[in-house]
Amino acid sequence: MTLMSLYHPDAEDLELPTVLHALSDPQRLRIVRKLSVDPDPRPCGAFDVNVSKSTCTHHFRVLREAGVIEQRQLGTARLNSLRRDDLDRRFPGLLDAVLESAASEAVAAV
Amino acid sequence: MTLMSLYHPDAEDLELPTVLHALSDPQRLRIVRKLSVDPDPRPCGAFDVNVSKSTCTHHFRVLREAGVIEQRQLGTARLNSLRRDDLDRRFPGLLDAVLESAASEAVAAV
DNA sequence: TCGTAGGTACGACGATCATCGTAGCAAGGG
DNA sequence: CCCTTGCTACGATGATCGTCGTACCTACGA
Repeated sequence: MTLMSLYHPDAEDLELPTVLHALSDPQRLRIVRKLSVDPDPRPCGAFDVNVSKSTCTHHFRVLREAGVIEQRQLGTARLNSLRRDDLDRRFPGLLDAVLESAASEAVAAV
Repeated sequence: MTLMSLYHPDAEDLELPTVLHALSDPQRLRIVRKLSVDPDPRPCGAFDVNVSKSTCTHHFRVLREAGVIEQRQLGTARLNSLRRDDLDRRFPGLLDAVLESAASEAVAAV
């Protein structure tokens, strides 16, 4: 069915180990990084992850259930956006530090 | 044998997903937090983790191989210390953000 | 009406993980 | 010399993870 209840944890219920685990996968880290560079809500097809479609769905679910992203249903698509405000309020500075570290790592990798 | 080569990644080789994964376990997060509160190098017996001794050894190895801690052999004991400088240089602000988040979470949990 | 495109659900697979018990080692005290 | 203490190594086990293929659904265009 189209209307499926997408679980999103409340801002105050975000758990640090869960968030860190969600961010500890290279694919998901890249997704979050792209979302931070271009914060426009967009479907997962707009991210060029080099994995199968079902794997992609899996990664976005992990991010959503950890509270890192929000998924809003719009027709057949699910628009993904960063929960930056919630993350910043709960874990101040964490997301920025991770993103900056990921950016410097990406530079080092090239 | 007592003299076993303990693998430690070089400071410039630390990988963000590996570090995040090492920090994404509640037990290990507590270990790191205690090490940051009291930075004195001390054996793993000095941390009251509520897991078996072999599990404890495992967690310290994960932290060491990720580059989060340093283990220095001293007789039969392995003295553990935070690699704060290396972490700060490679991932500026990350450790502090994680530790602060962990601290606020611990308060919320009580 | 019939494809087609974009996306999810489900089931499966090998790999890794967190945990433990047991066995063993080294150092120090009786 | 023996025993205890502190810790690691090894092997095992159940759970979780990342990945995929297949089946299916919904919206939209010809």
